[in-house]
Amino acid sequence: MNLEQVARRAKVSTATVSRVLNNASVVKTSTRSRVMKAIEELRYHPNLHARSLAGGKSKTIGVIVSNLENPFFFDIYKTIEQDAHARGYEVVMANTDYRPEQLVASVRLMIGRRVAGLAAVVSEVDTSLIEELTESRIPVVFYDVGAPRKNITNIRVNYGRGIEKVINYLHSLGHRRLGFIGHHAVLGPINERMRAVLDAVGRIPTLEVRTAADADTLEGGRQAARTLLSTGYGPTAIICVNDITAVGALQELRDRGLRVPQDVSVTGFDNVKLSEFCCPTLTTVHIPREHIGHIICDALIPQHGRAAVTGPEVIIEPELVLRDSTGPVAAGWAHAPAQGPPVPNRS
Amino acid sequence: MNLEQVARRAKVSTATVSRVLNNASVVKTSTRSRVMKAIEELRYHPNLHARSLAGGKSKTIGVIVSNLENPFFFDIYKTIEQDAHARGYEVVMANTDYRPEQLVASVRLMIGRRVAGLAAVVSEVDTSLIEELTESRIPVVFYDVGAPRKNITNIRVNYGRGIEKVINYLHSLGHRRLGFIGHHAVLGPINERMRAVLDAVGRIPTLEVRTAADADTLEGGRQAARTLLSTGYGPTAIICVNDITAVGALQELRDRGLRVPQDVSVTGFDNVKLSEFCCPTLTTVHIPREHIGHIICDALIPQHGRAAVTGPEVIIEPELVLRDSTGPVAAGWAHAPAQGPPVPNRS
DNA sequence: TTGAAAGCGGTACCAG
DNA sequence: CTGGTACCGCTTTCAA
Repeated sequence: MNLEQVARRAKVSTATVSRVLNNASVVKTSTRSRVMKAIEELRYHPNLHARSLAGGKSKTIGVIVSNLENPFFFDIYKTIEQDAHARGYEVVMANTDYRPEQLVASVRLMIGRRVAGLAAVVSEVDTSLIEELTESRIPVVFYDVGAPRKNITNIRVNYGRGIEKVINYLHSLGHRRLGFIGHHAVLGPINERMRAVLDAVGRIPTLEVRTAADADTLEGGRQAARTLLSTGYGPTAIICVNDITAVGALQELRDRGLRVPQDVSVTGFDNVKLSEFCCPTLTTVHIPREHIGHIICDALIPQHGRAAVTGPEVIIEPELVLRDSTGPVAAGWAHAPAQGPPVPNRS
Repeated sequence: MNLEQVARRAKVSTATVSRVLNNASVVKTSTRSRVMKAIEELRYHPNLHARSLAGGKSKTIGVIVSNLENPFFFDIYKTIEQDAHARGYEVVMANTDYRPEQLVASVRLMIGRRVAGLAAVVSEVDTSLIEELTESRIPVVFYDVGAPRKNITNIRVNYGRGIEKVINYLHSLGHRRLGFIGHHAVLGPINERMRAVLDAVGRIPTLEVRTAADADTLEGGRQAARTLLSTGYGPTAIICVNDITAVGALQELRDRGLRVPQDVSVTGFDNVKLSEFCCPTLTTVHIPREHIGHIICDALIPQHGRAAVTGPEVIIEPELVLRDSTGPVAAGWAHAPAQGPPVPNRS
């Protein structure tokens, strides 16, 4: 089932079949329909590998994300896919689960596939990998990582500002003892979000903060909250690295009989849909994921013959979204311990 | 940057470079290291398209799902990916968003890529598509669709039984006026889940049910609940087609000031992680997604030279999981929270 | 408007 | 152990 068989059946050359397949308008209508018929009858499906090998191009862009399970990444991915499809491109996705080896493997895979462009929406890309990518001459967009560079576009969120808004807001509500819940990938090396929190806290002398971290999942958020609370440190507000972990934390607080926001305030980050469907709804920071997806596609897919539409660096300014999970500090909560047996659940 | 350039630099033939790349043990150590060095220096990455074209095989399996945003599909996908990687296979994913044209496009894409196997975890595959797939001689696993067939393995969930368990349980709690929330893809044609609900309800004369449907998302579930409730029909229990829509429904009930389960009971389906992180936690039906993923991989990837490990059809028996979102119709009963592993059901 | 043929970048068989 | 070379299936000049 290859071009030749189709050609034989339609009594034309493989070149002509190829033309039909690619909508070359030069083919005579009668010939075209004869070929179409043969294709139909043979249930012929062109071999895409052969196609991109011969053509030299691939018409597909690669997307690498840290954790597709987190809607934040999924939303970006989905936007990229929509835009790409609209422009006749396919997209292949790879999920690294925050594993560095997997990232390396995925990048190599994408290079091997000769993708037309690559979006890396991941944390922590090491320098040699970036080097490797640069050599490959593939247009790349990094989100949240590294510095602008030859044939590389960078998108970064101004976490500092986002976190600052959260912390100023909590401070204005009277909170002084804060907790921060990260996820492993974000607490390991000196990390931007972590740093943003410490910096913002450092700017206000009366504030103190302690941190805990676990996986970037609902369960991870719950576990991190458990860790944070079981030390006896009784934060009046918990800042979570994102909405998913925040929802996990919410569940842990509920299990312990702590009311949100009366006893503890909680904030998320990203403003994924779920943040409007948990209870209480989550005060969070909006990151425009669709916008980011669009920018990525614009930078990766040539529009009208010309390539990159965006400059080498794009900064996203996050906005605070107030909902029900935050409130003023209750009087008298100043020295309450967070130890002892969990309070039974109530309905 | 192709084989030839590497060969030239290492002063060997392309055949030898190929041998090195494929770990052929016949290569002399000194030669091998010389080649490796050249590969390294040139930052050479083999062209995967050329590779699979020449080799005739692809070492990748395709996965098509209806809605990756729903953790149900994601969990299956993730399991498949893990298993596949463990056996040296790549996986390419396609998301149809329940759009039939997208399904067709995705299937063609997979055939074009000459995948070694294809998993279709989607609803509503039309017959001609199945035909097309059969002709392609690609090993296929269908979840939830169609009948067993040549080179096609089928996995299906016994929805009838699952729904029956839910309805019997609700009936035993005194519920008589039920609501069912589906999603568009599931309410359109005569559908299995829908039918399961109607059948089960029909079996108990005192029961009545009304339905509503919207998208398979949190927002869709909320909207469907809104539709259902705004008719004035006051169900005492709402059965949702899955956990995501159930969480959406939960939010709508909360907005209306209806308490769950005191005023209205709610059930989900699938038992995704989120069902333990919403409030109240969701009574649902467990579908073993990892198990399904394993079965799919076993059927698609040749183990020790032989192909399909599973027979042509596998039936999954769902189990009821009791949590906090369901309770008796009459108020005044102290509902005990049921947590943890699935509770065996008897009905 | 159509056909013949030269690649595209590997793999694998056959010699040596 | 290594080199030469015929494909794999399709695209793309170049002629006809």
